[in-house]
Amino acid sequence: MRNQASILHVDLDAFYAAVEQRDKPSLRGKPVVVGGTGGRGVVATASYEARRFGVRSAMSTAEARARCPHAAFLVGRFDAYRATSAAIMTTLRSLSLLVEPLSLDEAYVDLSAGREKSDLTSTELVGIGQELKRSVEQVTGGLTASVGIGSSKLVAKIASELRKPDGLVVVAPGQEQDLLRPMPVGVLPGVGPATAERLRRIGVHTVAQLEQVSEKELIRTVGQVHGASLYSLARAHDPRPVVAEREAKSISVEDTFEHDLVDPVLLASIVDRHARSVCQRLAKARLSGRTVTLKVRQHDFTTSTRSASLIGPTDKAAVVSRIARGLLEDIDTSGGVRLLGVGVSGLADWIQDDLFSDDEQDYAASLEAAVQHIAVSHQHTGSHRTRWAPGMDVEHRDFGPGWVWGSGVGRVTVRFETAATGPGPVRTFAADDPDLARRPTVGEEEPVVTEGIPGASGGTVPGHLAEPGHKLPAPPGP
DNA sequence: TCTGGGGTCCTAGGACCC
DNA sequence: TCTGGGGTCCTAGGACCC
Repeated sequence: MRNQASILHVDLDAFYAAVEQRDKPSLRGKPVVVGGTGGRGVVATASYEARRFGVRSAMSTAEARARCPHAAFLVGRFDAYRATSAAIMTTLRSLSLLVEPLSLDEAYVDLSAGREKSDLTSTELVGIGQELKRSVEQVTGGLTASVGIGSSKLVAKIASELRKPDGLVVVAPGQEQDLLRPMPVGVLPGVGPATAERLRRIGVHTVAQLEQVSEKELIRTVGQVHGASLYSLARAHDPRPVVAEREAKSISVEDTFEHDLVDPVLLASIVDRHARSVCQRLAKARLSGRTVTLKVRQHDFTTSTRSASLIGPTDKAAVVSRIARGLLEDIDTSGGVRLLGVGVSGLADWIQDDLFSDDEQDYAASLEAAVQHIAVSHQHTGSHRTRWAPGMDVEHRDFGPGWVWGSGVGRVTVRFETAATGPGPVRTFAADDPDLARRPTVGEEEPVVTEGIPGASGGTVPGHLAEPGHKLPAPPGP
C-alpha cells in the first residue's frame, strides 16, 4: 500500500444503457434495460430510471419486465460499446501510461506512473478527477463516470462506488480504515455470497468485525489464499499493483438456448459452430491453445465441464470440434441441454502454419486430431493422463463415430477414409515422427480417420471401435 | 417466464516423476 | 515385502467479477 492516494478507479454509470440513451434521444430520461430479451435473458445494465423500479443487473429479464413493463428492452450493441470504451481508455492513457482496463466501462489508473510529482495533494487529486470526468463526457458524447482515488485498488474502487452516479471521491491517506470499518464485508473484492455466508457463520458482518478475526481462523474458514488476502484487506492493506497488459488465459463461446435441446446431431452441430467461433477469435488474436473444454448446462441447471489437453497447441476448428464432440459424448444429454459452450485454454503465441495448402487444411487437421492430440480424459479406464509416447501402456477408447483415440507403443497405423471413396491408404508412422502431422496423402474431401491404431509397424487391430480399457496386442518383435 | 456470457483464480485428488 | 516426499501436470468444480 502507498502513503499517497495515487490510484484512480473510474467506472461509467450504467454504461450500456447510457450509450443507448446517447444514440437514441427518445430514450433519454426513460427506463432502459439492456440484456437478453428472450425468455431466458438476464439484465446486463439498467438505466437509473429503470433502477428506480427495482431492476438490477443479473436479474432475469422476465422479472425486469414485471417490475418495469414500460421500459425499453434492448439487446446489446457491443460494437458501439467497444468503440466508446476505446475512446475512454485513450483518454485515461493521457492521464497515465499505466492503465488497467477491467471491462469495457471500468479501469484503474496509476497516477504515480511516469509522473515527476507523485505527492499530489487532495485538492490536486480532486482537480484531476474533475478534469477526467469532463474529458470522458466529451469523448463519449455525454456519458458520466464515477471516479474514486485512493492509496490502493481496494480503496479507489470503493471510493468510486460511494457517490454513484457522476461521483468523485478522494480518500486521503490515513482515512482508509475509517472508511472501511463500518462497511459490510461484501464490499471487499472476493467476498461474494458464499464467502459472506461463511463469515456470517463466525459472526462477521462488517469489515470492523473481520478485523478482529485472527489470520489462522480466517484461513480455516475460507481457505489459505482467500483467508490470507481477507486478513490484509480487512486492514486496508492491498498491495495489488496496477497492471497494464494482461495476457488472455482462455477464450470461450457459449450459448443458452431458448428451449432445451435434445437432438444429438443438433448439439454436435452447435459444438462445431462454437469451435469455429472460438478458433476465429484465436486466429485473430494470433493465439492457439492446448486444452479444449466443453461446458454443458442441463435442463435442471446442473452444469458440468469436460476438458482434454493436446500435446501441442492448435487453432484449427476441426481439431477443437472433434475433441469437443468427443467430450460431449461423455455426458448424458437425454434430459435436455440448456447451454452448450466450447473453450480453449493453455494459450500460446500463434504460429503461422504454412505447412499445408488450403486444400489440405482439413485433412491435416483431422490427422493432427487423430495422432497428436491424445491426452484425453479416460473416464472409463480410470486414467486421465495419457500421452502419446513410445513404450507406454496401451489405452484407448471409442471417441465418437468413426474415431478411435488411443495411446500407443511407439508406432501408429492410420487408415484414412472418406464418405465418398471409402477406405483410403494405410500409413504407419513412428508415434513421435515430427512428420506425422503433415502427411496429406489423399485428396478427398472431408477425410475421416477411421483407425488410429497404436501397434507394430503395419499391424492393425481389425477395424472396430475399441472398448474402453481394451488392450491392444503387443507389437510383433523386431 | 427464475437463473447470460466472458472471463479469472483457487482447491482438490490422482498421475507422474525424481 | 509396507509402500516417503515434493513438485508439477491434469481435470472438475466452485466462487467470484463485470
